[in-house]
Amino acid sequence: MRLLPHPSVENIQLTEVLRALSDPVRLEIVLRLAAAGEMTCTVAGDALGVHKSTASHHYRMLRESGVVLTKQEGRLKYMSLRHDDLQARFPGLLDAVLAAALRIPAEAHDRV
Amino acid sequence: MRLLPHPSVENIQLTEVLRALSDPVRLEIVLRLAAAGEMTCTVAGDALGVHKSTASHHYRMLRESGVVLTKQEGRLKYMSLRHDDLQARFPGLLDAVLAAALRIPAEAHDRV
DNA sequence: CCTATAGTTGGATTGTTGTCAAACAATAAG
DNA sequence: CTTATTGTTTGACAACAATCCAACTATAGG
Repeated sequence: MRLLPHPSVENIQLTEVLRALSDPVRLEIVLRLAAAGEMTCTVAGDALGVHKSTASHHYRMLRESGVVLTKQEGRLKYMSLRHDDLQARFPGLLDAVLAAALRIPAEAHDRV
Repeated sequence: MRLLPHPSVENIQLTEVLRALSDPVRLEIVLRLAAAGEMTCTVAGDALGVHKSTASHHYRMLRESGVVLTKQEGRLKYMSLRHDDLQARFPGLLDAVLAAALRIPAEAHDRV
C-alpha cells in the first residue's frame, strides 16, 4: 500500500478547499465518496460525463487541496474523503457542504 | 433606496457560492461584512491591496453569487451578508466558512 | 453650474482552468 | 512475455478570471 503526496492537516488551505469543491464534477465525486466511502478512481469517475484524463485531473485537484486521500494498492487507487482532517481543521465545513449538495438534485450542481 | 439585481434565495447555487468564497480578496470582504455588518463599498474595500475597479469586480461576484446584498442610497452602495438567505438555503455553510476563516491569520488566506 | 466623491465599465494583459485526445506507465493476469 | 486494465501525463485549445488603467456615470454639495 502506497500513499500519494498529500498536504498535511495544518497546510490545508481554506480557499483551496472551497475552490476544489466549487466545481460540479468534483462536487459529484465528493458526494459519491461521502455516500460510499472509499472507492477506486474508476468507480468514483463512472458516468461523470468527462474524459478519464479530465477525471484524473480532478482527482489531483481534490488530493492536492486536501479534500481526499489517495492510496495505491496494486494497479488500483483508492480515494476517500479526509473527513476527520477537514473536521479538525475547518469544523463543520465539509458536513455543511455535503448537506447543501444533497438537498439539491445532482443535475443542479452545474446550473438550474 | 434602490436595490441592485440579486439572485432569489432558491436560485443561489452552491458551486457559485463556494467559488465566490474561494478567492482571498472576496473572503476578506466577507469577513469584514461579518464583523461590521452593513458597510459601503469604499469601507469594505479599504486597504485590500487591489485597484478599486478590481474590488468593484469582486463586489459584483459576491452579489451575483448570492453572498451579499447591495443597496444604493444616494451615491453610496451598502453591502451586507445575506446571512439569513444563505442559512435558509445552505444551513451552516456560511458560519462554517466564517469560523474557518477567523481561525486562521488573515494573511494566510492567500498562502501560508 | 462646477467640482469632488463613489463606484462601474471597457479594454488589455496575464495567468489559470476545464476539457479532450493520444501517448505513456505500472501492474495484474493469462 | 504478452495483453488487458488502471490511471497519469503531455500537449493543445478555448473559456474564464484577476488585475490594472483610463474613462465614464451618477450623485451630493457648494
